[in-house]
Amino acid sequence: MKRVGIRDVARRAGVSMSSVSNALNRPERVSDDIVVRVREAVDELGYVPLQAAQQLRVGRSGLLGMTVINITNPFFSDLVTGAEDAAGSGGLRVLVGNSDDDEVKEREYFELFGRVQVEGALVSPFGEPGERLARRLARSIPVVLVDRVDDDGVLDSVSFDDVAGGRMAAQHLIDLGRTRLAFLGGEEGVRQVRERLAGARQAVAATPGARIDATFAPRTGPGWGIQLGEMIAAMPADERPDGIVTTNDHLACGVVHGLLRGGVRVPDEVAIVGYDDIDFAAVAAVPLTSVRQPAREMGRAAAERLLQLVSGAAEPAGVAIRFEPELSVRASTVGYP
Amino acid sequence: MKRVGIRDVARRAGVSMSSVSNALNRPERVSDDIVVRVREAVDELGYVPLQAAQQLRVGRSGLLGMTVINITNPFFSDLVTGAEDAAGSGGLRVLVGNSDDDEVKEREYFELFGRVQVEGALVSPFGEPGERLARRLARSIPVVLVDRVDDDGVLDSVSFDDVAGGRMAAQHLIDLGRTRLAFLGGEEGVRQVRERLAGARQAVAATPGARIDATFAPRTGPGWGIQLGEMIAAMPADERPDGIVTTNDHLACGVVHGLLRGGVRVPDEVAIVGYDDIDFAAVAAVPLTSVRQPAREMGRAAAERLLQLVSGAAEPAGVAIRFEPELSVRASTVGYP
DNA sequence: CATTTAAGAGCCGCTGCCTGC
DNA sequence: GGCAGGCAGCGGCTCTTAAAT
Repeated sequence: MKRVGIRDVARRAGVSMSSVSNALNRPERVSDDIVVRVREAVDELGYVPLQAAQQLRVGRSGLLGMTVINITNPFFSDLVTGAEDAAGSGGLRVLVGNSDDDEVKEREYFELFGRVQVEGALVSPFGEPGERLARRLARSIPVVLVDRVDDDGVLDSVSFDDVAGGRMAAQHLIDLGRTRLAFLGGEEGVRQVRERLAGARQAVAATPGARIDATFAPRTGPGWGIQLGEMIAAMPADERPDGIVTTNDHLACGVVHGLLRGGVRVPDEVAIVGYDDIDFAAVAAVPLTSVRQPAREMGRAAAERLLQLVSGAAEPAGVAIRFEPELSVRASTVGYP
Repeated sequence: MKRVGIRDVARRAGVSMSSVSNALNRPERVSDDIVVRVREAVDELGYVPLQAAQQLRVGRSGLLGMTVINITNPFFSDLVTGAEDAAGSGGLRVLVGNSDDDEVKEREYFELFGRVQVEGALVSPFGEPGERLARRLARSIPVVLVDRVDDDGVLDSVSFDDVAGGRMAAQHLIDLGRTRLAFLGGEEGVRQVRERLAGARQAVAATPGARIDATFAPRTGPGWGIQLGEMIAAMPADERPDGIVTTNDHLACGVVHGLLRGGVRVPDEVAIVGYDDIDFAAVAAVPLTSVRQPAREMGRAAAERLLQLVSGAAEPAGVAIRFEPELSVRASTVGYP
């Protein structure tokens, strides 16, 4: 079965190819009669213009690129959803690449972005190499960093104050009288992880007698969380932390389960704070207190900024849109009322 | 900044355009010397071939299309992940469309698939119109239905025995002595929902004295689950069901929470069975017994079959690959050991 | 003269300028 | 002057032709 092209439509409607193109893209330039006939022919033939040809001719793909660290983490899927919403209202679609904690994959996606000529990119790099790549990418197309600020103040960004978030989480535990803290994070190479830890350390440092030990899991997810939780539950009670700060709920939901399963009472013996405040946090084994990141709004804000850059309505200016943390307090730290 | 094209590479390497193309795509057709020089020029210039131009000439996009009902449900993101894995090893990428329980969106994605010339499509339609569209799409490109079998036996499919799954869930509750069952589902228009209900009804019908009432939520997600759970908890104890069958864990995780919050003991007063066995099921407020669907494997199997069709290694033959349900039994039905 | 290797031209489908009625 | 149509070209790939060994 051959593809129906603009030629076929033209023949069927009894007009020229250019008139078909005009009728479809700029109907005001062409008589109503032709518009009608072309519409009919299009419907009858089921003509759909070929994106590749349009793009080649016009030089625009109508696509934004976006990379995220781990799409199975609901935080990131919400981030993407927000970006898609905003891009959609600007008439663009989003090509999502899941870098999956792997810088090779990340680079491959950047290359793909070049191949398909995305008009701009939303990048949430996870390590140093990613940052360099992002900066290089930014030489050819507009780039907005997501969930991360650019230290050099060159790239625009939509981010979150992770140091404050980490501090807030630890401070909350300290305020509840916990002093032997543990920090459970995803890969240490991920900047967000390091910043949250740095924040937590600040709170601990300001509190005489408090301390914090960090452990990093190779990946996040409920399964990894369970392991970490059981590991902590297995510690002798006097060495065991009495408060846990985690880098995300994706992990923390599992940790709570692991603790309970190991016979540890939450929050009585160990209180725990999650991060991101994903939907599942509220329904965890013990509902999770969590540092709220408004994922959807962040995704939306980033895409909106990027749309401005792409359309030329704004110039890249190292604008850093920053969201401030809030704490959703639930039973995992304060218990049930 | 102008794009660097194949011309620029040719000039830089001191060879013709065709030699560049050959060196890149069929190195054996060209002398080693040229391959090396072209490689160098490509690296120095940072040349990346333009997908649109290749596609226009060659007629292949290297893309598979895939539609899913609700990407925020971890079951579907796992399905997608599996498909991406398999497609990747076949050298293809997956363009994912989240139809979001909306048939207009679904149609838009199908049109997009035409515009970008996807070479095949994985479709998980959710209603009658979707099925028709899928069949139409299948006239122009290979299509494999996912999570759904084709009644007419025309389209290939990778699916799951949802009637058996629903029956298994209800039977499990009945075996535990529960007779006043409730069925909580997503939209009734979704076929999977209806089949699971039909299966549950079969089990109930075979059991004198048992009954089941169905309630449908407009969407799934922990939030909706909480509402349903609280609603049930608010019922007078003698009207309240003693067993609940749900259509997915995405919803069920919330239901458990809602029940507990409403002061209902799980599973003592109300036992509940989820569906999908997503990662979060094991760490729910009360770990969820769930009908396990191997999402990743299903996605992988579907993509592998589609790759065969796309490459011409196989003909569409209404092949129905069917996965059988297994029950992951956890505390939400049998309590803690 | 046969055979390998490189250069050249045209085309894929569509748009947008420009001409002509 | 408003409106329809002809034509070139976007950037690669591939077939054909030409040259060199």
